[in-house]
Amino acid sequence: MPELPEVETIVRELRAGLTGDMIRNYRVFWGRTWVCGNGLDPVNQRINTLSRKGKYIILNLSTAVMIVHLRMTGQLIVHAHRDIGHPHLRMLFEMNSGKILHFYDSRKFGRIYLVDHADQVLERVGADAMSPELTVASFQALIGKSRGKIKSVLLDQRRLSGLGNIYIDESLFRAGIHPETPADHLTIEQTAVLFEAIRATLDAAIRNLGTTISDYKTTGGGFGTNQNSLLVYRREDQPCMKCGKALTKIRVNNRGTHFCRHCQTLV
DNA sequence: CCATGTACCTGAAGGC
DNA sequence: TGCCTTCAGGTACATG
Repeated sequence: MPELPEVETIVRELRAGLTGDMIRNYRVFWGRTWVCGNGLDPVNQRINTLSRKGKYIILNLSTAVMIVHLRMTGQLIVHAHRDIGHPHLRMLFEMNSGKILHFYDSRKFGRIYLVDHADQVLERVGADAMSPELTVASFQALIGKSRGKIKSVLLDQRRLSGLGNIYIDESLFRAGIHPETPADHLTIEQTAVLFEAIRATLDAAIRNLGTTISDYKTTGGGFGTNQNSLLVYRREDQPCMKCGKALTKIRVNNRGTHFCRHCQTLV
């Protein structure tokens, strides 16, 4: 479910609500969710800072790092009371302030790690797609030599992190690039256009607080509105916003892929 | 290096 | 209504 804009929205809310708070107690309702390093304990640890790399949420605690990945259906929601008994509740953290951070996850793919150092989880995660240090030149270096399809390359979180199925389809449409174009066939100009398209797509989605299609909610239980601005995602057979012809859906990397055969040409 | 298949899981939606 | 199949925004790993 959540990609960079959804995770960024959640981090901003958690940062505003939980920075400086201390974990008083926690409970695990589905064992595989909680991946805890040997001898580590979150209790009595303060949340010093919150940040994000790609789709990973990073909570710097007093003497450890807690990292959350929501995968497909994970939700982090703060309630004033325990929501014990909810069928999708996998973990909760009670804070000294009285706030209770709930982790819901119907499909159980999500993970919450507690480790000594963030690298233990993030070592193989590539540069964040919105990082100010990422430039057109470094983006070209990351994707330019690959012979794989551009969509597959953009899905690979070891190169560039944060993009998922929705925002890749949206970015490629904005850039006028066919998702099956081999990455090393793209011209320098096309790569620059793609970089700007990715930035514009993510930027707009962050401003809209993310895309809510089925599960994604903000930490207060609110919804994003970016689903109202999607240009191609899940719009197969509907008219292209640029040329008016029917959009197409194919499978790339076994993922549903939406694009316009007329506006996005294969190089 | 690249592509493909499978596993992890549940629930919603569509076909009949 | 109900049963069956397919699909879903993510990632890791195993195999050609």
